[in-house]
Amino acid sequence: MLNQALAQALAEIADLLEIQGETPFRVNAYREAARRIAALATDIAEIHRAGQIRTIPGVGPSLAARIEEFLTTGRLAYLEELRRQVPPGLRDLLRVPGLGPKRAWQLYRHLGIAGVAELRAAVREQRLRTLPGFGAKLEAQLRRALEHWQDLAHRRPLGEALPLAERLSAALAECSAVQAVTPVGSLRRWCETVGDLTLLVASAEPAAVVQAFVSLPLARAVLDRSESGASILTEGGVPVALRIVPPEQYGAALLAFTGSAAHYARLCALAARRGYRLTTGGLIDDRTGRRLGGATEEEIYAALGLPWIPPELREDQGEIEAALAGRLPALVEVADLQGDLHCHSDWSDGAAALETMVQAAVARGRRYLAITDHSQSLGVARGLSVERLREQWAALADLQACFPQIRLLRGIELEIRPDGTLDYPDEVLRQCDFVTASIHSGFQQSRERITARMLAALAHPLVDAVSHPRGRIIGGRAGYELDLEAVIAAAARSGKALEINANPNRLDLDDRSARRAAEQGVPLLINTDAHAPGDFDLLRYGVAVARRAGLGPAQVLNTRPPEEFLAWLARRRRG
DNA sequence: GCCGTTTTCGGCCCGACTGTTTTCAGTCG
Repeated sequence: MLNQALAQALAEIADLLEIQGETPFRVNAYREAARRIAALATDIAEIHRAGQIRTIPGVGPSLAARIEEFLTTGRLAYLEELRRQVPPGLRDLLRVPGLGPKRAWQLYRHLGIAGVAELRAAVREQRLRTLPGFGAKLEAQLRRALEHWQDLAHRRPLGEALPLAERLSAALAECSAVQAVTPVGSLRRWCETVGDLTLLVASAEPAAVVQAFVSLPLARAVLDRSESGASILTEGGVPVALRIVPPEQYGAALLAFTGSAAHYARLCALAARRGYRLTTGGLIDDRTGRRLGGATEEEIYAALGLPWIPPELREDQGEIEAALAGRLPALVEVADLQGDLHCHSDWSDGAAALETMVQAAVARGRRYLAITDHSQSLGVARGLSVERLREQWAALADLQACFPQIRLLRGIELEIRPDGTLDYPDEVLRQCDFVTASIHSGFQQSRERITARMLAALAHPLVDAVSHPRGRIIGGRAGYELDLEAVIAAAARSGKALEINANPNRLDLDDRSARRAAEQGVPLLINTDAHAPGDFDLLRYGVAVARRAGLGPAQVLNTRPPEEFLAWLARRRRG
């Protein structure tokens, strides 16, 4: 399906036009069309064949022609033309907090800055302040933003790395010489960002696998190849390594390449204590020279007196002690999740109709769903006035009648306003089934003020949960200043839930914070924050955070069946 | 660039904050 590729191309056109100073409305037309196409449940090629391109909202004659060109030729001449005018690195500058299209273009025109590396040099040499409109404070702000950026320079968000690894693995599995293939490293441990992308393959015919790997359609260039492995650069410019081992060594290699280094070192030490040696080829008894295992991870763990430890826990954060004591937690799984308490529709900033979102949730087996569009003060997201909210309730009641298999909840993502007050009067909140509060404004406020806002929301009897508590965007902004410990303590006191936002760009709470919250008895929610039907599939990223936090289903509120969840809500509201 | 019981032009995208200014442009969510 080409929907995502097309959406990305249109979004890139929007960015490039914006950098060039094109009118915001034209830019927005491309951006909106990209969003709509990304949210489509049907293959765009099919819509095209049916002559229905123009029925997509936001697609007029001009965009229809571009879409047609893309679908018939696989190219977009307009985009290629724009790329010639605007250096590709300028798009990266847009992601640096404090820089937008105007400043990015100015940096390019006057200082020749066409990428993050050049920006970093210019900041270091204090050249930015020479530009009109730029000053020492902005320069300092950018310096801080770039420090955060530096940590991520060579790492990719999990939400980008995992789908790529899955596509490559699936393509490679087509090769008959491949007996098994697994992406290893921090990816297999579901770390929120991934440095090196490596695929591990079990095969008795490595040469055939290498050949298949370097011939993949996704491979743009071959960086390196040998008899037992290779490295390629993918279409998107991501380097990917391949390692091939014989099937009888597959488990030992999985263990070694999955890591973490600290976890693996502990295993090696455990092996040494028993007179064994753990290598990437297998577990060896040093006295007899006999191989004790190597084909599977399970047999190696077993030989060391341990149960198999899920990769998400392999960080040497107490999992080995827990395993030795037989206290390894039974981790929550995607299939355990019964409800989603955070999603949007096109009533606010979602890309799809209410009915489409409900259908998508039903199709994925969700048994309850809170529609939580934005509240009134969030103008940019078309936040709902009280009147519109009441209209939505009526629409929801109609939908409920059509979808008896899912319990629909009147929800709201309630803005905690910059002054700490909530965005609707109590009488409106009282009529909502589920209220999750969050912050999208006043990001620059002091730690004290933002913490006070959060605590005020948590103290309000009609607030049930807080969404994406840290406000961070992975690879984007660091999140506002916040005393998270105070927020966790307040949630524990008041019996309110904190969210693990499953969007791979957020993962907020993160695993460590979620673990601390759970330790204090705070109920956690794993929510997708879906803005389009396909976003419900992001659930697995949130589940991974919970698993890395060591959580079982009992600690995740929305693993409960609908009646139990509603009973929790009712109990909570009674106080 | 899209859209239209205000229908072929003129709206559409809000409001706050910040840093640079001397009345406002740029960015952000």
